[in-house]
Amino acid sequence: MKTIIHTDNDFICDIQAPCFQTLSPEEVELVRSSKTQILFRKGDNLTKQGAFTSYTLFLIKGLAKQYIEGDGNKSYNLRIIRPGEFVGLSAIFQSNTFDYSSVALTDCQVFLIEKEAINRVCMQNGVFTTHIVRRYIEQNSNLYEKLQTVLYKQMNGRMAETLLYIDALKSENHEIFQLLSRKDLADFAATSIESAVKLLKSFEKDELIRLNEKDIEIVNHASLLEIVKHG
Amino acid sequence: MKTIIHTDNDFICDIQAPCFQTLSPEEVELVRSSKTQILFRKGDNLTKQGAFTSYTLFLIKGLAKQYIEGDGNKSYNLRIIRPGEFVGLSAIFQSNTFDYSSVALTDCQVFLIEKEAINRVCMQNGVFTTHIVRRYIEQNSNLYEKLQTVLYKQMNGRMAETLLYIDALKSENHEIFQLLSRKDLADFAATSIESAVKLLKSFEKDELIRLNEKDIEIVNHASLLEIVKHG
DNA sequence: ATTTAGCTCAAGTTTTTTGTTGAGATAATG
DNA sequence: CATTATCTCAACAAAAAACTTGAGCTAAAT
Repeated sequence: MKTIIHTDNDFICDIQAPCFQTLSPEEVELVRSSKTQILFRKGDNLTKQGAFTSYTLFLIKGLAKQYIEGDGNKSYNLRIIRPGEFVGLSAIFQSNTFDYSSVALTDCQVFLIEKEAINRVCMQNGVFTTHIVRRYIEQNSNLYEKLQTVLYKQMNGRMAETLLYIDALKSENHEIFQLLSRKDLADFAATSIESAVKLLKSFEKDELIRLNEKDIEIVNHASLLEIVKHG
Repeated sequence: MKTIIHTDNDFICDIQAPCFQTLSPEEVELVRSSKTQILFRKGDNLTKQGAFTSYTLFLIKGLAKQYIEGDGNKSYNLRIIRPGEFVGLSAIFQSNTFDYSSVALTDCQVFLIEKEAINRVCMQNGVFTTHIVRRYIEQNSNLYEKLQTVLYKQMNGRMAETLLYIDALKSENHEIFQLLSRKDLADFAATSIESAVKLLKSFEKDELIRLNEKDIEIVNHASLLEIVKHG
């Protein structure tokens, strides 16, 4: 059984995410009536760090990147957001501002769901809430990992980790590396652009990866994992 | 007397806009406590057409452009947003979605003020509300004008109008034309990029304007006005 | 005090985006 | 039906952005 949610403009949207499958018809209706669907064009911000929010976003189609902004033009990339994932979940229960920014890497079809609706569904539907909690836990765990990485690993390890992370998305998104600039990779690895370039070249020379235009192929998965572990 | 609003991070922000001068100390405090200040980087969206909103934006510093999105990659530029102007005012009283998108043309310092705060101040302070109403009226009038232009004027007239509009901002913002691409001008004039380019060249040939790199100088103001009126 | 990790700066190259032009195609107008 | 307005397409030029490399600097770690 699939949850089918019709949008106002009669575009039928088939929500694939497991968590929506647990909603009762009334709950589906509640969500339906307090949501809107938007096309974010490539380059548009889905969320802006620090801005007020009264809703959460659910990505239907496309890819986005989540990052935190620092002073100057500094950014640190946290993750690639894929279809079926929420953005700005934190706003639902507590915060009323976004903790991070995110930007569309491709055109993105997105649901915005007002937080009262999600909140109410959560109160009624424990199974749904459990799904939501699971996502929090996952993000939490990722954040600890990121912190660990940034605090204790050096450049090589951080870049190797970045490459393996992006590579893991390649099965679903063949073109993922083409969407990312050297600056993006640098911001994932928390390093300067120049260092990122040099690292990639050195990985290539050591036959760990292959650089074809913008695409990156992992050649020696095991060694990269070693670098992630030991630095 | 100037209204001084301290932000959380002790950055002192001096709100110049006339409308804020009418607030009582308590009202200032109300606004102060339900606002946040954000730096939008060049290219960031201040608002996204159709997205839910629970706040209004007030531009302190920088320039942004307001536009409405159509199908495909079509956009129509409505105005340049300058310091002292509100963005997303409509959200305050009625709509809970943004009617239009806007994007930072330069880095922008922006206040976000939660709508309840503004709303409450409006209920208490008639003078302030009058200022707000005045802005609505102005925008309304501009929208009628735009509609008129789009419906009944042809390319030449629309481009002439665009150039005069942008030129009028030049005294305050010398670099304004440098911030706009041919696509931006085309989107202001509601025409294709190629037509926009050809129009500019033909205006230049007729000695109505001068094109220096990206800057545009109005040479014959009167004739452009004629074109706006008749053709 | 020496080494290492990694940054910034500068210069140069490549790629991408933006701008320009001419040649049809199309659709509304008189 | 002819004319005018304007769009789209394709090819190219110019400008801007992204990438690359080497050198030198700095701060932490040995």
